[in-house]
Amino acid sequence: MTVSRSIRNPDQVSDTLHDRIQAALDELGYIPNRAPDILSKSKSHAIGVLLPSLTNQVFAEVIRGVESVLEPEGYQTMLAHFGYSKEVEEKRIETLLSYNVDALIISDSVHTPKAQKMLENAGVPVIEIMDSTSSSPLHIIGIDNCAAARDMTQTMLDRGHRNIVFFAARMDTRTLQKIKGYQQAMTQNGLKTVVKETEKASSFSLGAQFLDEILQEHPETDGIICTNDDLAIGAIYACQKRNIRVPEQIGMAGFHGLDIARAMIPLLATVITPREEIGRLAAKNIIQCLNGQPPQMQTVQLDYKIECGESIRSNK
Amino acid sequence: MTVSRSIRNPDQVSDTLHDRIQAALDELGYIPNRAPDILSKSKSHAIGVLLPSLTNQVFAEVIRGVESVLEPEGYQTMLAHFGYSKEVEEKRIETLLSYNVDALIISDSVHTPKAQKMLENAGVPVIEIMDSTSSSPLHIIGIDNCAAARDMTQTMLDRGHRNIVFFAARMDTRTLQKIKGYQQAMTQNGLKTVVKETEKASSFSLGAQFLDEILQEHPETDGIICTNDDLAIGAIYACQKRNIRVPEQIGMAGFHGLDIARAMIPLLATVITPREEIGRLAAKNIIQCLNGQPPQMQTVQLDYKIECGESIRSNK
DNA sequence: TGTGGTAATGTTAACGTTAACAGAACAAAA
DNA sequence: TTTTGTTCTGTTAACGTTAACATTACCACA
Repeated sequence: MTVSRSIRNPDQVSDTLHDRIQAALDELGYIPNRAPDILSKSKSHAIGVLLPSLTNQVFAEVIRGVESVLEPEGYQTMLAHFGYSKEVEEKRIETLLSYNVDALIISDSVHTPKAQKMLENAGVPVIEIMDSTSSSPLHIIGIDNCAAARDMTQTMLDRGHRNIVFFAARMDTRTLQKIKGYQQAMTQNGLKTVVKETEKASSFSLGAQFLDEILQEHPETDGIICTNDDLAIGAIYACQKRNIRVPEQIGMAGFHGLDIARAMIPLLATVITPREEIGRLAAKNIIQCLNGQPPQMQTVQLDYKIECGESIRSNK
Repeated sequence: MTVSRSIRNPDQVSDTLHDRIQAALDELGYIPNRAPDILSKSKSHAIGVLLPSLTNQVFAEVIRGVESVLEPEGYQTMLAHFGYSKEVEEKRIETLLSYNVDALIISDSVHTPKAQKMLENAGVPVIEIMDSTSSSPLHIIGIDNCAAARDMTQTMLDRGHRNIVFFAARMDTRTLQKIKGYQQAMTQNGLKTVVKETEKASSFSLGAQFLDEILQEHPETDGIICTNDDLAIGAIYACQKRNIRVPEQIGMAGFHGLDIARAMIPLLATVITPREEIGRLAAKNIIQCLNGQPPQMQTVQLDYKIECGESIRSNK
């Protein structure tokens, strides 16, 4: 007990003893064990963050936002990812809760029934991030992916692209929302929709592959909007290889506004999303909940920005 | 106790009772608490993985390799990252050990004295990954970054590039090794070395910025070797913007062989590193240690591959 | 020398799970 | 009916830390 006090409240222990204890701790390389404290208090001072993927730049930036808030508050971040699989997600939720995380940040609204139940009975704050159109009853922080894709499609239409195709990957909730927005814009303008999709992860090479395929299937294509920047960039490379001029012959738009999109040639048209801000806000909300203040709003919808770049035609 | 048995060993419990228990568990949404088991056995069935960064694609692939082995063995992966800061690394090591991880995978050989001590006294297997030239007494799995950079530099020299500059970022152990290799090759050929460096993270835009600067400082530059693909790609974009022909006027080489390097135009010259394999091997080794078999070798040095692409001059 | 008060150190119990052991219930055989 | 064996269910203790309470040491002052 005196050792415990010496570590956490040194002024309650005499200086002599404190020094002796410190020396012993140093010699032993003592590391406190968190398990007993977690056990007796059911508080781990750790926040679970459950994301579809870590490979995806987008989520790496969400993590940065979350940690920028949690770290100074003295909370650990406990990361988990589920590779876009609902079954893995269920296992991860159970794991995180079994570690007594003090709160949970999740990133999708559709779960297995068991996962749903676990979230309801979790007994800790749960916040859902990424898509603000989610129908879940949780506290939500994100953007309107549907509206963003609709805006981007409309922007391309306004600039003279007509036969616009959507490149999708990882058919998760957000991608489905984007497809919906794309279809709304196209239908409103009386145009036909074409969606290329796969369950595989989006990547530069997939973008190139999709472009080759779409030229076969729909040679009339004069615009492409992608669920992710990497798809769009890969497709642009494939265009360059075939001497197809971007944006004159085919306009290309991505999603998210990664660093490369702003450095490349031509500058990529893209939807700039506030990824880090989403993470920061989610973490701030959690801190509030844990401090006993109920969160102000059920849903926080953040702004996105349409960046036209040079890969879609310019406004006449 | 009967509930515990019913969950972990159902055939020791009568069917009637098992069914009743299951019904109750389902209704309650019961999630077992891991803390007591961790506490009483000092075994968490979790492996700590400590990496400099998650944003970096390279480490995301290491994680994939690690998990591909640990998951089927029933082990959890507990991720932590330290943003290339030794002080943060020290805190992360303490945190991971305080959660009673059963083993630790770390990715650097230089630590604070306290971190060093904690690793020595950890009482669990510790494996260091990434650079095989490390001087640490731990079990090591990685590649020879120094030799890889030397080979790539020599390849560029063989193909007629002379005034080769090195672009560095995040001055970590691996980058320092690469610089060493570059300097060895240049000095052996009686050439002057120029290193551009920063503590900032490598990125596409940093590559572009470095290129602009080097053209001012060393307009004679006719070759650049980068510590990371993104630097090289950003620099190529900057060349395109200035109508500098790659590789005719300036040759460009990256490091790691990310997906984009193999899709872009010109195809990037790069060192292809076995990132996922490093993760897999590290995890396999840990499983072996935990099963009581001592690891075979102290250091495992994996092969890299020089990929010439189209961004350095072709062999005459 | 004793008294009162404060500063320093010690003791106990609790957290949830499971190994190891203990006991109860039941069926089959004598 | 009792005995024997098997199947099922119950009890206890342990893990390391800390809150809450209990005790001891020490000093100042009468």
